[in-house]
Amino acid sequence: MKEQPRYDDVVRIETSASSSAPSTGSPRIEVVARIAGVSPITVSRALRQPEKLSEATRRKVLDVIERTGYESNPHARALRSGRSTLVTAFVSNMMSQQFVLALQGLASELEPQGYELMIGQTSYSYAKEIAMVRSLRSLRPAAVMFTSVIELEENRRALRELGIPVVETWAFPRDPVDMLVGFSNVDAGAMAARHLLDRGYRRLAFIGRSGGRGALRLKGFREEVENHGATLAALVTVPEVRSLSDGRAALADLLSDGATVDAVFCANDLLATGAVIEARARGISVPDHLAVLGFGDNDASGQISPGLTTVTMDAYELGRRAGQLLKTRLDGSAPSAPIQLLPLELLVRGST
Amino acid sequence: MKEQPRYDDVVRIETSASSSAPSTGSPRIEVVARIAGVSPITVSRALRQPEKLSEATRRKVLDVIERTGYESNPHARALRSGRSTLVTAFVSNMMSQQFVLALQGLASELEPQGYELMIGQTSYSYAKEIAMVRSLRSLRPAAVMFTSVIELEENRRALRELGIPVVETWAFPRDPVDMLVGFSNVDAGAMAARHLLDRGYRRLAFIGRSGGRGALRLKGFREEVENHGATLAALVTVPEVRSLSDGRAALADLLSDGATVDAVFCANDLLATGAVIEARARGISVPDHLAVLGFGDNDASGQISPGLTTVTMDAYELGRRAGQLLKTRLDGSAPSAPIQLLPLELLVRGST
DNA sequence: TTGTACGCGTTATCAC
DNA sequence: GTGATAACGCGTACAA
Repeated sequence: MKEQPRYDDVVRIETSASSSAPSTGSPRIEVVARIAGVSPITVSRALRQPEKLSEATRRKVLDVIERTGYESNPHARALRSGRSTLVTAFVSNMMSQQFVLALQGLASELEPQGYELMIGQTSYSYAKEIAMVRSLRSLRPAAVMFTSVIELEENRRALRELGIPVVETWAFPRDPVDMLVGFSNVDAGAMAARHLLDRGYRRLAFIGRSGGRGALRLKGFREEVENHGATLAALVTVPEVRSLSDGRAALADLLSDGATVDAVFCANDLLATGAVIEARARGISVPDHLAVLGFGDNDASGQISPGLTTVTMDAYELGRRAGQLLKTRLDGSAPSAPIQLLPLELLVRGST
Repeated sequence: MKEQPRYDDVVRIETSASSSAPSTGSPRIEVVARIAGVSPITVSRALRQPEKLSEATRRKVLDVIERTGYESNPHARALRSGRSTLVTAFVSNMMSQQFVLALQGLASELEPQGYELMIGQTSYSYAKEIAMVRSLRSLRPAAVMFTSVIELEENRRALRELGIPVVETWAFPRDPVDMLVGFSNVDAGAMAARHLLDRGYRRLAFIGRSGGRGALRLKGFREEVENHGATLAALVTVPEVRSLSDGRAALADLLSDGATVDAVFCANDLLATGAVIEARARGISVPDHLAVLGFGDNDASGQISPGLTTVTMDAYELGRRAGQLLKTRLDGSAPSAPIQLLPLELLVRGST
């Protein structure tokens, strides 16, 4: 390369000059009030409760607001009213497409309503979860969403004490903290087992994390396998799933055990995709010599060959519904269905 | 499936009961002050400027803060002091691993300092960017980070007027709004061309977005190709890149043009990975009949076969440095290097 | 080193 | 339908 980097001569785009550019920040409510010839509280009402003003006053005030570019100070508003427009979402892992899709669904509901979305990553760590839940006490968001179910009693208590709407997701526990948009991980495991058994596979294995949702999917899988008189031929647990190579390593583990296996259910698609790649690298034909089944469809799953068969749900829809629940509660209403179950779906592709 | 979903019987984890659980929210500063036998301002100083208190007073006050679980109200604090602890980051696309890595680097610097990270997605849309920059005026964050360079003059002006630290990234323009952790996209394109030419490929093609960084990478690529007496044999522009299938479609386009091409540079790894998959699906051997080169290493790039050769940089490090710059400025200092250039790297794998 | 007085910008409350 | 007053909880400025 050159000694000197070449500049990126970015195209600057000039848009229509804003008419009377309010050069320095937003004016205060008092200034707007003076210009409009009303009191500050009337300006406030023009924004918060327009129906309480006469048509004429409202028009006049909104006009001045528009011209001056007034925006109310969120800190003052939150301090006085006790409500902020910040919604926090905690994601187990931002690298996962499914979680990101859920966030986008959530945002699609909340952003048009003027809520700001704050995102945190728990990294499947209890310690981090405790720290983040604690930080909520001082952050005082309007509502909270999790791409998980809270397992720590300490955190469940703390969340209840916040007195704000909370949505948990991604599992179907009996007693959510507040609201829930979930699906049954046990059923997902069972669904996986049934599909493999239907296809005629008999020596079934499982790869997944040993705790949390991995354990739930394993439970359903194992029960269904045993109900059909088959047995779980092998089990590989992984500590953490960060990339495809974890799936490759897990399959390598499985094979080195020497167990005879004709199908493996991986608790997520990252593991499953890695497993398909590893199998192919070893010259093991998928699905002829080894069938692979995943969970939680992701972009690469449908593109590798053979395509990955997977049990999945609509993550964007999950996020959207979570957003709707929060919205309803933030509007002061009680949602008609605060606990929702999302259907699971089996996408059959080439790997089984 | 069953009619009734099976519940996920999540394990509830009971941690050591917190000693004297402060059941209802955080107390106010005044309460803490009374208990400690000091004035409210002394409590404030114990947290903000501990060095101004005597050892004894500080210990006494901090002890009460600890026991009562006091946390100061961020809205009141922000309102009075004019500074908040909210840092906003705008990402072009949350589905991209590289951007997420950068966010994690950013968070690694800012979160330990007590800053909250708010994430927004611009989706490469000018309209969205305008709306988000506008929302900053009312949100009043402490600082802002972008995984892009701001092209709209309107937004550049608006950001300057906020008077807060701003870091742009992911390109190397001559005149950043404020601070920059960038790399040269033009150089990246040139680096790609040089590698392909060195390898002996002569009929080179480009696939990428027509604007923004895609255009910059194309510029460097094309210049270098022409400098070596070769020509750009084909060019496919794509409107938006959302998934691997966009890369597959783009390569299909390229091939249907009938141009004879022996190597293609894709402006990002998602496109490149899709191109490799499409080539393989068509029985085109990579790299023998077609070499593929990407930009911005991602998880799948190293795992497909052949592995994808790619020009890349350290996205986590980019985020980390952006965080350091913001931190320095938020501490009131002037960073010694407010404009930083990140080195590019060529990862040679099997696809070239 | 500690405290007093006041104000940050908005909205709840109640009066008109 | 509109306004006066006070208060949200904290930190700045200045005094002691």
